[in-house]
Parts: sequence; C-alpha cells; structure tokens
Amino acid sequence: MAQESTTRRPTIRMVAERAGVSAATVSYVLSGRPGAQASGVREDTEVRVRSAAEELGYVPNSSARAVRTGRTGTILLSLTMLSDPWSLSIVRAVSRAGAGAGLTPLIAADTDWRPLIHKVQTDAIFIDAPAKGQEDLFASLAAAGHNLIVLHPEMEPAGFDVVRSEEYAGCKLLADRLLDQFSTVGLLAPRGLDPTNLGRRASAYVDALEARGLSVRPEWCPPTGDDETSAFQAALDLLRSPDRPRAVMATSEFIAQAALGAAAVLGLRPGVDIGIAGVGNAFDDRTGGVGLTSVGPEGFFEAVADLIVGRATGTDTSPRRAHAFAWQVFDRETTLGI
Amino acid sequence: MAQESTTRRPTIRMVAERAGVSAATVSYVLSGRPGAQASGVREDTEVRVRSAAEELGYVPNSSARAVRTGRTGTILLSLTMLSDPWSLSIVRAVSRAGAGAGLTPLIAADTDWRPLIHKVQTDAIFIDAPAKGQEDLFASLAAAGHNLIVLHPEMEPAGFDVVRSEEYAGCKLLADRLLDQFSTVGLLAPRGLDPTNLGRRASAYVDALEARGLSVRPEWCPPTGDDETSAFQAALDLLRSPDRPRAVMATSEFIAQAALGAAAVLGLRPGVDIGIAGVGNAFDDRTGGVGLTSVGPEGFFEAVADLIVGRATGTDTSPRRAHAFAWQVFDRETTLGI
DNA sequence: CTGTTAGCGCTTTCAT
DNA sequence: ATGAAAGCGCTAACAG
Repeated sequence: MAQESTTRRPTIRMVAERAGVSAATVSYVLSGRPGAQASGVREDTEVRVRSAAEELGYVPNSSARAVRTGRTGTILLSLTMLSDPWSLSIVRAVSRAGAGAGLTPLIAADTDWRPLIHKVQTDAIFIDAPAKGQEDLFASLAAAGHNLIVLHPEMEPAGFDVVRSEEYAGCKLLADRLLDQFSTVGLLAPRGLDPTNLGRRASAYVDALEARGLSVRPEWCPPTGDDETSAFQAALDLLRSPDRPRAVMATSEFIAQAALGAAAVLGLRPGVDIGIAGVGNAFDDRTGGVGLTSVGPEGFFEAVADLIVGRATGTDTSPRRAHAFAWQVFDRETTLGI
Repeated sequence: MAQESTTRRPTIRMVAERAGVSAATVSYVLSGRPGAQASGVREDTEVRVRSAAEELGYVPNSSARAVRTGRTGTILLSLTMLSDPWSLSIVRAVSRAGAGAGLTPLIAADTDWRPLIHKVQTDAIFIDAPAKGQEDLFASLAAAGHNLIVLHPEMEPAGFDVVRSEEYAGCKLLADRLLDQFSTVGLLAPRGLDPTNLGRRASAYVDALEARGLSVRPEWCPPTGDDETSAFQAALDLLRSPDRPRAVMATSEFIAQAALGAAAVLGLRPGVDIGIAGVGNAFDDRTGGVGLTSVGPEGFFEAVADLIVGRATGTDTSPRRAHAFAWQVFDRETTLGI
C-alpha cells in the first residue's frame, strides 16, 4: 500500500505494545487460531487486543501473511470479454463456490495474465483464453507450484487442469436444430467464414449445412468483429436486408445480444419475426431479458467453479487432468415465439 | 500459492545458486533496477541469471516483494453490478490510465470489500457503492495508510477522496429534456416511487414533473428491482400497456438496456415508437448498439481513472478531497428517431 | 560490478 | 496462557 509520508500503517507490534502483550498473542487473537498447544487466549487479553487493534485502525498486512502461510484466500480469474454473460456467470459461480472456504475471486479483465502473476499471489488461476503455444509456459508455471486451470479445447494437461467443452459437437447440434425449424439460417461469427481463420463454431455451422446438401451463402455470414459496435452493425446489416435468413446463429451470447439489439431497432420480434440463437448458455442462471435459445454444457459453471475452488483450497488432490463437458440445446423464446 | 507437496516453488536463492551469483544480483537483474550505485550488471551475468530463472520456471514471489517495497502494482476496483456498462467503462479507463505506470486493475465483483482488504494488498482502492455509516471506517483505513477513493454523493472526505457526481441536477436536466420532447414520460427506477426509499434520481423525475404542474402517475413508474430479469419484466409490463407513456427515463444504463430489450420484444422502435433515455452516459466510449440518449458527467471515467492512478503511484500528493463532476445531456438516437 | 547484511510484517514452533 | 526467537522470500544499503 502506497503510504503518505506522514501516515504509517500500524503493525502487529504496535498493537501488541498498546495491548501490553506480545506480537504472537495478537496474531493468535486476530487470526482466530488457538494459541500453541493450549485451547485459547484468556478472555480479557482478547478484549484488550481487539480494542487496541480497533483504536489503531490496524489492518493486517496481507502480503506478509501470504509470505508466511503461502495462501491468500483469493482466486485470479483472467477473463477476456468481461461484458459477455459467460464471464459474469463464471464470476458468480466461483463467488458462490468459494464463499464457504473463504475464497474470493479477483478478476483481471482483458489483460495479459503473465505480468499479473508477477504482481498478485493467488491460490488458483483460471485463464479463459490461453494463447496458442503457451503450453510450455503453463507446464513450467505448474511445475513451479501454481494452480492453473485453463479453458481450451485441445491443450493437453501437464500439471495443470484443462477445461474443455465440446463446442464443435454442441454447435453442430444447435445448427441442426435451427435447420429443422427454419428454412434459412444465417451465421454471426467474429470472422465470418474467413477460411484462414474458421473457428470451430463456424465450422459446425458450415458442416451442418453441407450435411443437408444446403449451400452456404456468404452474404448471410458476415464477420461481426470482436467489439459490440461492429457486432451490432453486422447484425443490423444482415437483418435489414430484405433477403435475410429466417434465423441467425450467433457464435457467442455476446453476439446474440447484439443481434437482439439489431432486431429491436428494426422492429423484428425475436422468436416471431426472426429466430435468434446463441452459443454458451450463460443465461440459464441470469435470464436477462427475453429467453435466448442457446447451446451449452449443462451445469458447466458450477462444475468449473468447484474445480477451481477445490484446487485453490488443496482439497482436490487428484491428478491434474482434462475435464470435458458435453453440450445440449436449450430451446427458449427467441426461436419459439413469445 | 497453494502448492503440491511434491513441487516446491523455486526461490530467488535457488536461481542464484544455479547461476553462481548472489541473491541480490538475481534481484537486480530480474527487477531491471540498476545495482547499487553503479550503472548495471555485466552482460554475461545477466544472461546466466535469466536462463537459470527460465530453466527453473522461477516466478518471483509477489507477496514477499510487496512486503519489502510496500507496493504491488495493482489497484482494487470494488464494483457492484459488474454487468452495468458504467462498471466496464471504469475498468477500461483505469486499465488505460494505469498501463503507463505498470498498474493493473483487479476487480472485486459485488463483494463486501472489507474482508477483501484483509486478503489483498493493492496500491489504491476504489469503492463504487460505500454503505451508509462507513465514514468512520474509511477515515480509519485512510489514517492507516490506505489509498481510498469512494464514490458517494454526500460523504465528506477525511483522508480519502470522494468522487461526486451531480446526479440529482443531472437527472433533473434529463427529465426536463424529455418533458420538452415528449408529452408523457415514465420512470424506470429500482424501487419505483417507494416513498421510504426514493433515490436522488427518482426524486429529480418527480420534481421535474411537479415543477411543470404535471401529476406523477404511479402506474408509469414501476419498480424494476436490481436484477436484469425483473428490470426487463417491469419494462415489458410498462411498454406493453396500451396506455404507456411516450418515453421512459431509466435511472441507470443497465435498466435502459432492459428497456431496449423489452422494446425489441414488443416491436417498438427506440427513438421512433418509444423514447428511451438512461442515466450514466457510459456508452460514449462503447456505443453498444443503438445510441442511447443519456445524461452524465463528461470525461468522468478518464478523470476518475487519473485520480485513482495518481494516488496509487503516489504522484498525486494533493490533499484528499471531494471531486465533483457536472452532468450534461447527450442526445442520441433513442430519443431522436433512427 | 557483485556479495554481505539487515530487515519488511507476519506466523509458528518451542519454552516458560 | 503468553513470550522469545526464527524465518518465509525478497529488496536495499553498504562494502568491497
């Protein structure tokens, strides 16, 4: 903590002095641990210590404590796209799961996590979008004692956990469902059909079409980009066209929201005038607004949160491994009519 | 960092041993600081040290460093309602402002910040929704050397900074603007017109109406609650009514988004069939979807970010004080037609 | 240019 | 029931 030159942060020793006890006793009292081999601290000493601490405005130095104990009671969640409902669902699930164990999630939003782990010490680190080729780095961090949980469809666990969700299979499922219900289906994906960069989710869409002998219409698959503005624009352009598809499949809930917004502006009622479906199923415990038809792994957030918390506490000592989650379609209003 | 029993995290001494130098030298190399009074470290030593660190997968213990230096390079942002665009704007602004000084924001989402400051050490703490009656706590934390910046309309600075924004005056401005443009204006506020809990923003609406001799119609001011679902429902109910107002004023951007969603479902075009305005003006640098008419302090996020960063680095040594921001109305598509 | 030394604030045996 | 002392991993004077 950066300090005023005039103000000094009170230490445990100052509290001890004021209470007329030793630093050790203060530590026992304030951390609620039984002192040494005996059962506890005498009532009146405890009271003296507590009021001395209060009077001085003493806040224990968490860094010093962490140096000794090796634990911090925090979990680092490195999340790109904090505005995505998916991210908020992760945060909420980890908060809930960690509360019992006294663990609090700290969020790093859309930042490179490498400099961060040089700055903050946490009991576990979750990374939602590891870059390609960072396997070795992860492995060495894991070997150095870090509790790493990464979300990645292909990376192999090597001392760290890998959370996998079957996005390709899931998205294929969704595309098929949409094609069953709607005569024509468009795609809203960050890079559209860009062949040099066709994501798993977009591939599933393409494959579903081709399996039915339908041809892919590029004008129905505009790239949305990665930010809200461009996603909204792309959706608007697509839905505004007189020749628009009957439904669109958005490759993230974030893009689905942009599509909902675009439909709103155009006066198209989701589920009535236009079918809209997203990928991720982050709404199941949030249900923001109209129910968005989506595909995703059931119980995903809770399971991932439990994993992270188990690793952070040290309760879960099973070997680090890959955790796969199967996806299913959740039909909601945006494809059913309201 | 919780560790495997088998794996031990490498220390600076292990690196030193492997490189055949002292711990101090390793410290100099890795923190990029010039050693003692001389200009630097010899080239070859530096190389040896770096590769030794690499091979061991050494990551410096940030807690130990923080104990020594008293600084962490992080800023704690305690934010309620992370889904609100306002919060995301704060995060983005602080990220940007802190990047140059090597400061990274860490976000605590919708959590009590008190246990947190016992767990993490940061160079500054921003609190967006301090509870009533915490003034004394803040003052004592400040006295104990914490860099506190709180957002509050009335709290008086006492060793900590208070960021104020003139919400009442601003909301009055917005309500007046809407009443100039639309014959009837409804209100979407968390607790509606609840007299026991009438917020500043809702009061401004009421006062604006009364100043014009207009009567407040309770059925146009349903409580939205604090979560997206209920906000959406409330908006839907209001806008669905045949007797709905021509425009609605939402007391946050988050509620405004719910209103936009409700309008979407009903096929009402914002700015054409229904006027919608929000409070906060967080969209100015995000422009998600349709341009939302809003009221808010101009340059707010940048100014607050600069304040936080200045306090965190210690650059800004001016006395802690209240920082007021005047609001203005930003007319955009949702009240103008698209 | 590098090593030695002395702590930072805290927890935790081990005595008493 | 409490205190003395050692040491976590690191940095910062100072010595050489």
